[in-house]
Amino acid sequence: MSKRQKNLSVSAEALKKAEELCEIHGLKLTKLRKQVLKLIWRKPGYVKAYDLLDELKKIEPSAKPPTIYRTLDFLIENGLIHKLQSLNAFIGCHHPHEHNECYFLICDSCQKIEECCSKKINNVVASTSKNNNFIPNKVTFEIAGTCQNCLN
Amino acid sequence: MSKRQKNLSVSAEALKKAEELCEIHGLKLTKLRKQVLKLIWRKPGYVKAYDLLDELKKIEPSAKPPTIYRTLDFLIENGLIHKLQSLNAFIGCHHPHEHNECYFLICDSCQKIEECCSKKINNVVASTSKNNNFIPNKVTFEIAGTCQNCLN
DNA sequence: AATATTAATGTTATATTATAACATATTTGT
DNA sequence: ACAAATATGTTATAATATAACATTAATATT
Repeated sequence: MSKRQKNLSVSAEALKKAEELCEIHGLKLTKLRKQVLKLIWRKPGYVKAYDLLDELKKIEPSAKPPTIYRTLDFLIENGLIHKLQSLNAFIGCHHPHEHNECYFLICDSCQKIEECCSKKINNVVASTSKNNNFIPNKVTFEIAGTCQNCLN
Repeated sequence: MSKRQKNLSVSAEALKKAEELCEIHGLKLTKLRKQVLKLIWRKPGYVKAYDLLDELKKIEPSAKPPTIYRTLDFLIENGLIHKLQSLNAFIGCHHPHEHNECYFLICDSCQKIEECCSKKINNVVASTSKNNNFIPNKVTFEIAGTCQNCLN
């Protein structure tokens, strides 16, 4: 399977999963939201809001910043995408609704993102919070560096 | 000791420490940089770049965005302050040059920040990176939530 | 089916965060 | 004293994000 084909199937899979989840949870995955989610999945790495807006404008010429940001908000709130805080960028979630928080490895060289969620990290978040009498709500955990592929 | 007095002494301590470190490492803690660092330490919580700029303008009326951002860059590069990626905000470092990375607890309610650096977290960063054949460079680890004080 | 209510989208304007590019001044090294 | 490097000044603009209000569409209620 070519890289492009793989990408397409990942995207199709993600869209299908999103539809299912929205169905189950009574969320409205409107045409606009589906279009944006599709655009997010179309790129292998992360996307920036205004790049997304430019893409969206090609199919919805009337789209404006609030169009994108509102849609991103919906997708984030419902766990379908994540925001990378250290990059002000967005990326589709590979395992929506399967974990509360998502952690990332960000390659500075090729811009690829790996999810690196693990029980181990969850535990450290929990113990760190506990030790500090802190009730965690939202965790940002992003490791920027160089991926295996870019080392060669 | 009153809260304000404590704050003042923390700030004075931090400034002194910064001067020492810059001396040792041959860094130039210029008047401007010292002023900005002082302003950062003056507030108990985090500060935003443009708020800082407004403060700075009171003593250096010619200050402009690049003035602040360049100074922040210097202070970050040399470990004297940190940027909170999830807030686009800045905070003085309590233990400059004593750890490579710094991790934070951010209270959504009172805006206070606690450093929560620990070996445990360092280890998880290392093991997560290793497991993914990833060479870590810069870690962002911020837990937002509610602090002990705000629970009552 | 008509109406009220809520949710989603459209639209204008502007706020917030950050940097590029070039000019000048200051410090440091020779 | 001069050259080179570093720091600061200045203008302009890029990039990111939201407030506020108008309109449309979906859903619930009568």
